[in-house]
Amino acid sequence: MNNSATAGTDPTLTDKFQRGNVLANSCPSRGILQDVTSRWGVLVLFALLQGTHRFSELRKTITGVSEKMLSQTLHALEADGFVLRTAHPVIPPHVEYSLTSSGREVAARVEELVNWIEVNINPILSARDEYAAHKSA
Amino acid sequence: MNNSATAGTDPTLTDKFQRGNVLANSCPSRGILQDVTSRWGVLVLFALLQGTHRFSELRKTITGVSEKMLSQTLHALEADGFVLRTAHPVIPPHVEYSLTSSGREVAARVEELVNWIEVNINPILSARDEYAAHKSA
DNA sequence: CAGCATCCGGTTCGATACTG
DNA sequence: CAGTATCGAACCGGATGCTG
Repeated sequence: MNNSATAGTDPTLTDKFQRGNVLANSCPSRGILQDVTSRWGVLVLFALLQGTHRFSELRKTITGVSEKMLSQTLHALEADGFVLRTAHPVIPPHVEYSLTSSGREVAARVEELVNWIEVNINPILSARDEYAAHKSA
Repeated sequence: MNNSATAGTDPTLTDKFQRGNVLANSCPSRGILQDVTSRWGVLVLFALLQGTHRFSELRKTITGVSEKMLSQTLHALEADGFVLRTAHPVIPPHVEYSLTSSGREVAARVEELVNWIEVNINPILSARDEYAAHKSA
């Protein structure tokens, strides 16, 4: 699962060291991870994987997200270089959000995770119920 | 929990229906997703992928996590059936945490995501700096 | 060692109101 | 349409003290 796209990494800093790295709270990866795995970040990446969307479209698509949170989430992902914001200078305003190339890479991995959970949701919920029953018994 | 490795399991439950599902806030997948992608959930799954660990080991391994949060996270993941808690009835207490089979499946996908971010952390941070510079300019 | 109960500060979040 | 500003409410998360 190595990628050649943007990996300009130092060879001395690979694999074993890198793997243990997120576990150190000083690691900057944690911040990025936060943005990506944040409550709405995951869903925004997932939604944008299906194509370009306008702000209001995203609001409708991602049920339950507030204006403020969507805006905030989009800003974070844009700053991390995962989301591209394109504003068309017309009235009324028309702004489109899409994934950058690195955005598509993370989003693809997020999608794998989300898909797995959705496909296996029933067994998971069953296990949870069983667990709850077992606890109370 | 017998599913094959990848997400494309049951054809009747895949793709269009499943994909749009998390985006609805009524979808139970969101709850599971929260647990898995929570601040410490990600790191716990990642850490346990390397083998069984005791509570105190996890605390040392995952820098910055508090006792309370680790406990809380482990409970959530245990309830979802991703983590197995094994208490040895000795004094002093000896408790071990490991991944269940479904836990290994989610964790594998989490690992993919984490690894990608770590490998690409430098370009990402550069993009972020550039973005910040561009904003202030 | 493992972990729960309690308290409490800080951040997050949502609803509302307002701007270009 | 696409946001920002502001303000309480809710929740998160850390520190402490205590139990088996």
